[in-house]
Amino acid sequence: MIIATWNVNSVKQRLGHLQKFLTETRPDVLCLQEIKCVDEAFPRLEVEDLGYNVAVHGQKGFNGVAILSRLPLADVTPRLPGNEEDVQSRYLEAVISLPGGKSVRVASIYLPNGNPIGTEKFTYKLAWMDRLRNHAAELLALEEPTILGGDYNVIPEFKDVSDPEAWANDALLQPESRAAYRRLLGLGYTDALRACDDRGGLYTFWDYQAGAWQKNKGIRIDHLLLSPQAADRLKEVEIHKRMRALDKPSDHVPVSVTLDLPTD
DNA sequence: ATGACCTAACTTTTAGGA
Repeated sequence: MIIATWNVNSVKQRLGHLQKFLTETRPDVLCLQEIKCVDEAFPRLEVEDLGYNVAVHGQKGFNGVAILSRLPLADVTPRLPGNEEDVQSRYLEAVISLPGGKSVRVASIYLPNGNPIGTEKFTYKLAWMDRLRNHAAELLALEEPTILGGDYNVIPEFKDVSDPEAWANDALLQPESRAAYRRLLGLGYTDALRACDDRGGLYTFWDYQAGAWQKNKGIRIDHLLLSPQAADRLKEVEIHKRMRALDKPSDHVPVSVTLDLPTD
């Protein structure tokens, strides 16, 4: 079973790339972030034509997440618990039904950017991460295979950034952000990429500006966190770097995990 | 050496991103 995550930076602008990725990689599940449209504007028919069920939690103009699945989706739940007044569309959870009565739980996460630091945006980011930790702890108690995939907007370690000085005052690299991410792992989740490869220089985002892609000035901020029941099935992780070299790309590339779970 | 982008929207400028 292949489960992937991708910040597409507008699903309408990126439909061609999305179709290409779904056709070539055939993930069983794809978590999308920054779809940047309302539910009604999501290119549902085009995605369904490729054999996917679609769950969308959109928002006008920015944010917005979705989950695409070749297998049936159940218990589709938008919004992260813990703040009823938070209207930003950054979280969508669903249960994917597998043959033989098994299932996996998947969440598509678009964690707040938090810039600039020292403002309410950074406070919102840390509060959101606290809510995520509380919910992630509750999910662990279910003792199911659970995959929390998304754009975490956190650079976990210095080996995950090519130019640390350039990011020194950025919310993505602040000690508080990294500590909050580390607390997620401390609950018992596994960073899938790190479980498979301990090298530095493995990036998922390259800025559009200043030739960042050409100079390989990237950062690793798109992550797949696995519950113990999912981590036990982990086979491999792939960063789909080729998607960044296409014409008019997203600034993020897809990341996928292969789990030893039968889908037929 | 320096500067260099992209997207959506009540669009010709601003807000948001990272």
